[in-house]
Amino acid sequence: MRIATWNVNSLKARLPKVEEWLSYAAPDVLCMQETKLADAAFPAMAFNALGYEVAFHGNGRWNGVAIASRVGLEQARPGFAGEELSEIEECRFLTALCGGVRVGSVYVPNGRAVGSEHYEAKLAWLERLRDDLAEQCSPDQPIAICGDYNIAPADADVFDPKAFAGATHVTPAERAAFSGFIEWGLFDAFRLVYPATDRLYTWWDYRAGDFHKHRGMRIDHLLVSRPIAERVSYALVDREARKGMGGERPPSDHAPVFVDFDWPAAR
DNA sequence: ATGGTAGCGCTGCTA
Repeated sequence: MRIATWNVNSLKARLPKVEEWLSYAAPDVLCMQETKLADAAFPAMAFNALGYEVAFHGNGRWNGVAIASRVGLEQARPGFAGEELSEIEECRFLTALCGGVRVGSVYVPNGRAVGSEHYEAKLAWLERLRDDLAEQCSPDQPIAICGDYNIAPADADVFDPKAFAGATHVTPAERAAFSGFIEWGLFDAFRLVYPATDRLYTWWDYRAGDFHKHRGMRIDHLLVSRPIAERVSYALVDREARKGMGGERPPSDHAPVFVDFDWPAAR
């Protein structure tokens, strides 16, 4: 089974790229973030035509998450458990059962500046996510919570730790929140395959030519529970999908990441 | 080098 995650930075702008990627990477499940689409505008038929069912949760302009699956998609739930749709201002979390795996697509708030109200809201949101998992799931079940965590878990996950001194994504509090998921029973699937390889990034700033200088961060993660972790065989950041092609509009500032594991529902 | 680019949508915010 191949589960992927990709912050597409507008599914409207990126749909041809996503369709192309689905056709050659052929994930069984793709979690998307920053679709920037209201539910009424979600291009479900484009996914259906490629053999994927979709669940989506967005209100336009900003944020927005989705899950595409070709191994079944049931029990789709937007937001946290018990959260009323009408009270959700920012669409950042969506879960569904795909091929026997509880899949979550997450878009963690950016945080903007350390100490700002947005930073505090990011930490609070991460705590709420952890509470939701603890209430709704058990780590002995197959779980994959995938998405843009906006956290680089270790210094090896940023191109230059000194350049991020005092910045978000690398603070002890954010890293502690990330560790909280690990302590609860999830594994950083990418690190199971590449335990100590640095310079494996998933995001590069559009500005200053950072992608071409490979000045990036690893902030998109697939966190999986033990039943999946012990079956992981392969993982990859598809850096090719972050490259623009001549004459086309720019790619997303994130690359897709996927993990493969032996699973009966896989196609 | 305290900049730079992209998306949305039409002004400036978010990243």
